[in-house]
Amino acid sequence: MNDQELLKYMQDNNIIDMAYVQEQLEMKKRKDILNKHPYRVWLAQDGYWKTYFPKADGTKRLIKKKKQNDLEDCIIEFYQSNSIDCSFKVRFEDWIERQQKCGRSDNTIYKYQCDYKRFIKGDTLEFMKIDEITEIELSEYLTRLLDSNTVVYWRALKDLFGYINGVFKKAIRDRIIAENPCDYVDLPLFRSKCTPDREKTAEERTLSGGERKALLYKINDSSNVASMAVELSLYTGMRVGELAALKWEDINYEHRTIRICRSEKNSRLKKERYISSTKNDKIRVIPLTDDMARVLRKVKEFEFKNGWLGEYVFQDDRGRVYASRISDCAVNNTTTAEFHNKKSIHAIRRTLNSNMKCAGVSGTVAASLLGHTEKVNEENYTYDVSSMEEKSKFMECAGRV
DNA sequence: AGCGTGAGCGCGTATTCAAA
DNA sequence: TTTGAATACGCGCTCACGCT
Repeated sequence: MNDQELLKYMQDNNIIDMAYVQEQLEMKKRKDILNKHPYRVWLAQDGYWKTYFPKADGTKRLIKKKKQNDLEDCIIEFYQSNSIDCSFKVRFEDWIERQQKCGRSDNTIYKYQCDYKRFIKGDTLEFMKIDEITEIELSEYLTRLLDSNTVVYWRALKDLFGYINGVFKKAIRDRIIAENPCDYVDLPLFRSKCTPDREKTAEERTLSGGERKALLYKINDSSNVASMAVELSLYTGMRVGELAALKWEDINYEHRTIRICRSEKNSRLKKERYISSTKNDKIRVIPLTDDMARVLRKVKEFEFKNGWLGEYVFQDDRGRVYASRISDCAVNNTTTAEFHNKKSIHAIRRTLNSNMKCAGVSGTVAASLLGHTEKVNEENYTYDVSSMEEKSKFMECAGRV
C-alpha cells in the first residue's frame, strides 16, 4: 500500500481528520516554497522583515513587511502567481523559445519578434490571460488591428494567425488551456478588411531588352567587383546570396561548368554573416558559357592586379563582397531614366528565366538551371517578355494557319 | 557607398479535396 | 484506395529604405 492508498484508507475509515491533513500539506508546500526562495529573510535594524524578489531582468527588488508572517505570505504569493505566467505575451515568448529549441533559424525567430512588435505589441491582448481569451476576444483583436492604421496584407495576417495558433496549441500541450480559440475564428471573414495587395506588373518585375542593355553598359563603365557580380548575374540568373558565396573552386574550366552549392546567410539575431548551403539546400550545376567565362576572367585579372585575389570569386580590399553590396549595385545602376523602375538581382533572375521560356526552353530545364521546382518557376518567374515585334510575328503566323 | 532593419514574398512541404 | 491538383502553411531569403 502506497502513501496515497494509505491516506485514502485512513480517510475512508475516519481514522484521520482530513482538514488537518490538508493543513499539513499546505504547511509543507509553504515550507518548500520558502526553502526554494533564493534570498535570505532577515529582521533588519529598522524592525522590518526583509527579503529580495528576483526580477525578470536579473536584478533584485527589496521587499519589507512589519511581520515575518506577512513577508512569508508575500513570498508564497509571489511564487504562486509567477510559477506560470499565463499572459498572452509570456505564452508567446514561451512559444518562440520552444520554436528556437526545435531548430527554427535565427531569422525566423527574428521575424516572430518583428511581427509581434508590429501587430500585437501595445494591444490589450498582450496582457490578457491566455485562458480568458476566447474566439470573441481574438476576433475583436483582429478587428482592432485591421481598423488601425497598420498596414496588414492578407498574407501577413495569415502568417500572424499561424503564430497565434501555435501559441495556443503549445498552451494546450502545456495543460494551461483545454481548447484552442483559433479553431473557432473564421479568418477569411477578415480578408476584406486587409490592406489591398498591390499588383506588380511584368515591366516592374523584369528587365526589358533595353534596360538590360543599359545596365550592361553602366556596369561595364564602372570598374568594381560588385558590378562584375551583377554582370555575372545577367548570364547565370544566380541568387544574390549565391553570387556573394561563389568560390573559384566552384568554377570548372575543364568541364565548362559552375557548381552552385553555397549561399551567404545573414543571422539577424547574432548580427553576423556566414556562408552555408543554398536556399533549398540543393546543389546545381550550370554550364559555363562564353559570356560567363569572359566576366570571370575579367574579375580574376582585376583582382590579381589589385592584389585582392582569394578563395571567393568576388573579393576586394575589404575581403569578400557581401550580398548586400551586390544587391545595392544592381539597384544603384538602374535609377536613371532608361529604367522603368529600380531593378534588383531577383528581377534579373526573373528576366533570365522569362527570356529562356520565351525562347522555347522547357519549364523543366529552366527550373533546373535556376535551381527551383517547376511549379515555382512557372508561378514566380515566368513573365511575358516578348517585344511587340515578336508578338506581331507570332500573331501573323497563327493568323495564317 | 555601405550597413542595419522592417517588411515583402519566394519557395518547399503538408494538407485538403475531388475525381477516378 | 489511389492519384493528382489546389490550397494552406510558414520558414527564411531578398528587397526597400533610412541612416551615417
